[in-house]
Amino acid sequence: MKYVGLMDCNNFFVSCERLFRPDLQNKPTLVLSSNDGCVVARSQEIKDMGIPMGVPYFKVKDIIKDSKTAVFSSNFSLYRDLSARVYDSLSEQVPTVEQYSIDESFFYLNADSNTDVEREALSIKNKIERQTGIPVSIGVASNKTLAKLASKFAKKDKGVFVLDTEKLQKLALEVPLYDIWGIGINLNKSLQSNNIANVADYLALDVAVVRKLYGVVGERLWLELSGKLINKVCRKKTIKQSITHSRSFNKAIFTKSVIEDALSYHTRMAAEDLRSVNLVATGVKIFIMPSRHGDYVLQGLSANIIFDTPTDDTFAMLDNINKVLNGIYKASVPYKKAGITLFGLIDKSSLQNKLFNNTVDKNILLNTLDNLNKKFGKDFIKIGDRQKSKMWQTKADKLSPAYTTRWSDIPIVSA
DNA sequence: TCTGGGGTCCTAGGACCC
DNA sequence: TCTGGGGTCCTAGGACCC
Repeated sequence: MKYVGLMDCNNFFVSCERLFRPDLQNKPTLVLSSNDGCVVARSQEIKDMGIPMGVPYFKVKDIIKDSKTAVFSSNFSLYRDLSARVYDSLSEQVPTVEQYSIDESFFYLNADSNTDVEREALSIKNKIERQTGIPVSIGVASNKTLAKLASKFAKKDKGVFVLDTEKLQKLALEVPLYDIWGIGINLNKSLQSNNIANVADYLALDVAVVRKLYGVVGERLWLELSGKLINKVCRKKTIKQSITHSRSFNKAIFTKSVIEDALSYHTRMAAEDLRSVNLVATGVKIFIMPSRHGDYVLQGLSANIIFDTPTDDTFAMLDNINKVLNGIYKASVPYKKAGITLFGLIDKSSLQNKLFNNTVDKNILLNTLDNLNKKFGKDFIKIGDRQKSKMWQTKADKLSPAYTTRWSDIPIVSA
């Protein structure tokens, strides 16, 4: 019998910060999104205070003022590094692992009729925690949808939960559909209006009706909720479909040259990512947008460029971008965010090298730049972005040290 | 005053063709 | 004056996720 497990790090960003700040154990701790905008990770103490996920920081500043809450800006190099450690630990223990997000992985757990699945999962959990110091929960069921659900119960329980058919039958009447992976605000509204409130209601529908009302997505969901394995766990690292780099500005920007500068910066960063995984892009989308909350919501625009040949060349990308920006930029709009998405990604080695072109020289140049930036910091050599003004740079006032990825920040232990 | 960033997948509808 | 229908492909935008 094949079981699907979901391993989920508890309050992941908070756990990462606490790993190097043991004094924060059991103290209210939270992590902010970039630009210190929203609360994106909360310790149990913060959750108990009723502070919801994703709330803007300025709205809760007053609430946490008296509680001596530790507040951090997002420290992604730290989180990525610890995420890799957790992944490695899990991979050592089970045959097939699919990393789903920075803090979650699906895996197969092989078992025969004699296996104590719960004990097996508990042993995996304990080993990960011992090896990495990051607390995790594990949900186990017959497919991903149910494993996700199981992991929710795992968190409320002892950190491990096996959702079998019997338990599911009991729970189906209690679990609201909004708690199911893949059901968001809109789908939920639509279900509500048809008086379908919980998993049991949904499963009581005929699958053909589900297909008609909620499309293939709804149908797949129905099949998985009824126990079938539709969405397989797959280890192979599929090639990314797109790479995005974008940031909000710390205040509204009207000036075109500043936006150009930001777009150049994002292009450089995204192209560097692209080269680091040996891919080339077919095209790039650039987008500029005002605040999501003001009067200009609909003034955001984007434009696509298709390259002559798929490329990973920062220079070739930059050549096009400013031309396209002219077509979408409006002087009257208070822009709050800009970014680019590289799309149509393909393996660089599968790209036929044209004879008599100069890509070899370019490759050497770009690789050298990448290596220098890797060694001396990401802004050591800039292409395109002048960064004369810091107008569009983001805020990260409460950043913790790069404990695991920068020599000067490595903690020193003294006895 | 202050509201993240990076993804995937699906679908409706336009463009185009015969 | 009168101007089809059906198929495919593509893309922008929606929905959802962490």
